[in-house]
Amino acid sequence: MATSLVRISAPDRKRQILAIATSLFARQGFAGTTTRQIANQADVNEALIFRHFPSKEDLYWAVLEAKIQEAAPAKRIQEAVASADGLEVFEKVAFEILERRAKDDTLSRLLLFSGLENHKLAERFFAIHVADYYDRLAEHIAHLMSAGTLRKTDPLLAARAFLGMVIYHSWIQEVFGGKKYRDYPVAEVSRILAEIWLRGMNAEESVASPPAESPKVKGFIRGKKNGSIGKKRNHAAARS
Amino acid sequence: MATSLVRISAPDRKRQILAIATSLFARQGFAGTTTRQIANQADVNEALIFRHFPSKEDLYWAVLEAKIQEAAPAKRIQEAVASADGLEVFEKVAFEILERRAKDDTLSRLLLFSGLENHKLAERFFAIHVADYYDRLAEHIAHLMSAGTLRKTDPLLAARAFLGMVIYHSWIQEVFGGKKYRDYPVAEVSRILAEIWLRGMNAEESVASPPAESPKVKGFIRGKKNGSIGKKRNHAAARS
DNA sequence: TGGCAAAGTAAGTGAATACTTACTTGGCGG
DNA sequence: CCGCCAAGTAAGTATTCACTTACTTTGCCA
Repeated sequence: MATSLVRISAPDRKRQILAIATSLFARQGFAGTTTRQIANQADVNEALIFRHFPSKEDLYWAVLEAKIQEAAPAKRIQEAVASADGLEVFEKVAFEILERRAKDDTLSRLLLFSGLENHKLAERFFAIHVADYYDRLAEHIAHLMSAGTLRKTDPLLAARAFLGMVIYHSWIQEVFGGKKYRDYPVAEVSRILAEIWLRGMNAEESVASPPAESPKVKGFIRGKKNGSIGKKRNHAAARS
Repeated sequence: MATSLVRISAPDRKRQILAIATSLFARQGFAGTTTRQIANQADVNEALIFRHFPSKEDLYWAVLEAKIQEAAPAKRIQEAVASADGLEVFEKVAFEILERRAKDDTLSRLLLFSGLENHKLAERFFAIHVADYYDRLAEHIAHLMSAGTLRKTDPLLAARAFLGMVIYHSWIQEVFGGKKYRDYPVAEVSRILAEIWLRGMNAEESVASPPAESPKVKGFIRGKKNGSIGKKRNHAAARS
């Protein structure tokens, strides 16, 4: 009676429910979202949801699955690596991440929620979406290291450092409302962050004579640190 | 009858309930945690909870409030800045963040959950806990910039870049189970991340790497810490 | 044009939810 | 040793939860 009784083909209806569920799960998490809410927002009887998805959890599954498919992050990174030469990739990747997330934060929110709420399903989602993401980037970094373009450290950690700068910034801005206080232009941020990281990973010192104060920084960091911090380690290429 | 009927002073019981609620809210979020769960785990009748806290939301409030008090992050950073000279701070801060979080992830989880679940209360929690945190660090960075020790960029963004590397790593490891796949020694990570950032922010180092257009903000921009991040340059960033 | 499957719904189900009321217990001061 | 009040509880309440059952409507095509 409340509903207008519009007949739609089953696949279309399924897609619609999925879309609405996606946005609700992203906003409120799994536990915070009710099937009734979804039904109401789809202007559909609650029973219809269970006609299309056997349970709420299955619906959640489907939402994550769809988002994985849609985003295909590893592929995007690979493309970026292929298209841009060498070091240009980093700014490009940063820009792409930031812009994509600025436009639509549902993916980040789903990712965070699923990780926190610890649905077992999230593990797969996470493995595909995050792990693969920076494994791919780490691979590229490892290449640049052995080519002598970047100095050698743990490539996975270096990749994580880079993505950390970028993704953390995005989380603060988009998810935690940071942009209400100050809005950073995406292109600027990409450039600045990429620059910090690139300078930080620059190989120049082992190749040419370093500028006067470089050893100071280096020696400072490496040298004197009490106890647990000073230990040395050779970072060969990590697992690949 | 199920409960053992142990009599405890009201303040002690209140503390106990608070502690249990803290760990449950941190693990499951607000929506995912029931008052019955809390009561069961405290081995206490559910009604007793409402004797001490007028509502579930008030209890959640109290949990966040207590954690803020306990952590007092800004103070800790200030101490670090004061105790260590100049550049040493960064590794120290990284180490402290990582170690604290490795020992106990409830704070990070509460923070994340509260941000995502969007309890209005979270905003305050967040402002105190995060904003203040890197405002403090940014201040120190700005100092180092005008002293010529670090090159000039937006200090807030630089601070965020640094904390991003560190906190993102911690989230991946502790919250999202990254350490199940690979466990990084905290001291190592602190050193490496601080090194990347410090080299990246090192003053007057010529960089061969970034594509042609490293802006070189050479002019001193004393004391100006907000406004836009430098001028809009048009650069060949990818619009995917 | 009729029949029938697909699309949709009303009205539940028991269990769980946050929270209350009215009662019982027990330790402590006098 | 007793009376009293703080500490604690049993057993609710109304509501909401995920999910079901039994029914109605509609488009399509033979």
